Amino acid sequence: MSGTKAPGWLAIEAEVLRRIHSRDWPPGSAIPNEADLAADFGVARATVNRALQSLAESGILDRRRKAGTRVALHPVRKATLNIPILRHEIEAQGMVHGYTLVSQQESAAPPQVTSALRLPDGTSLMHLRALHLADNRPYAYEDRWLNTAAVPGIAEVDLSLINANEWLVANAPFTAGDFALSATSADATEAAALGTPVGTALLTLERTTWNGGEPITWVMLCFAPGHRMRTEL
Amino acid sequence: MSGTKAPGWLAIEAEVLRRIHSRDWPPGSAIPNEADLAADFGVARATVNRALQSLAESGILDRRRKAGTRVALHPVRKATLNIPILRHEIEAQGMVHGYTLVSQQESAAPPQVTSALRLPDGTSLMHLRALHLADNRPYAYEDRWLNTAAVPGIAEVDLSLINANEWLVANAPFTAGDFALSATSADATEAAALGTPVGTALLTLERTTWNGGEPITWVMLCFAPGHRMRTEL
DNA sequence: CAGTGGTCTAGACCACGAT
DNA sequence: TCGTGGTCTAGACCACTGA
Repeated sequence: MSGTKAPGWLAIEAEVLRRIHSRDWPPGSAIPNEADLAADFGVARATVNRALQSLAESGILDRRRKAGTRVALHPVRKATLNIPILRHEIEAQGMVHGYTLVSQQESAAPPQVTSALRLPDGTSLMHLRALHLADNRPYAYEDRWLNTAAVPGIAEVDLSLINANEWLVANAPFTAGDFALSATSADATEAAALGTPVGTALLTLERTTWNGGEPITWVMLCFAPGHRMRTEL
Repeated sequence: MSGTKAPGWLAIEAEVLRRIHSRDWPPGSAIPNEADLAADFGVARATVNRALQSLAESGILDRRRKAGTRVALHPVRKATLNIPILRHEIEAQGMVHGYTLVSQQESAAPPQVTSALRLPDGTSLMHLRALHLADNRPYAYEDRWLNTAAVPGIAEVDLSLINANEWLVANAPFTAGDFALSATSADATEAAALGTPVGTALLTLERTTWNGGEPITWVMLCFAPGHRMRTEL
């Protein structure tokens, strides 16, 4: 009963996908277990396992011990966005990256930040504001609160020369993080930094990171108008 | 020289991560080959392979035949956004989903749409506009162009009763797609549909899908003000 | 050419969880 | 309880690619 004869677990994956799309295995239905499929395809069970695990990771299949493998009723599409270092993102477009530290001072973080970092209200953190430029034009405005106590070595770094994020990814790994995208209207500060009218729609990225329960940083990035984050599905 | 004794490829992954974070294996450096690591850890090579493949998928490691495995210089963070069916997203928040088809008509698609779908300029497509409601309040405005010729069966569907996307995911699988997020200012139509002032910042999602080279649909979703797309890292 | 990761096999044991 | 997927093993061959 084998379908394709091509080698490789990718062929198995493709054949399973074909049977799903062709309605041999409609959404919600159970498919044969790994051992049976391995016999059908004439391969080892481990090979089938790899194919099915890949499809499960994509959300196409639901797998549970004892219950078996089923075609997902509502395949939840997953879009994987690459979040590169801004300098690389800009240079990849053939532009020159520029970086300007607008302000740096220790002060009490606002409730929005402390709650995101799960720190007590009023905790004092290092507040950084910076502007990223692409070919000398504003690219993104960065508002960051940094828990210097949790990042040894950051105190000696001149953050007007190196972008905080770039230093952090190279020197302070994180183990967990939150990430959110939204659209916001430019306030006076952001508008001035990005050279746009107040109220312009800005794509805004917020990220909070921890290292083993220790809060590292909260950062908000407002991209210049028209910015798009793309990916393939 | 084994580090941890805990079983499982996850333990291997954790130990490798530990060595990277602890600077035993600094960014850019090569790490031992799979066979050596397997001997060090006292496991089979396949187990090491699984751990290293997982880290490579995360962007932590760069692997190439013959060249070996290296710690990535610039770990590109990947944020995986779940793009569920809107009805599920709304119901998951304990709200009631509503759906209203605003308009449906066949007409020539604008250049923006035809070029995204890689169709000839002026191709006639089915144009759908709809509104998604959560507890009777506007949740997202949908503007869709549908290539009915590529989706057999869609002609008989009453799209005022079932959301086009929901029908498509269940009946018309796609093999490739483009996906983009941006921030836009609400135009008159969007503002009226969402009940917000013109110019409000809206998080906007665009998606184009194909099935084996055959264009299926182009859709733009404008979420109500304040909408956030979140994920963990 | 030769070293490395990519994959496959046949078999085994185990953990989970539906019944 | 016991079927199912999850994982591991020891060994093997192959594909790619740096030297």
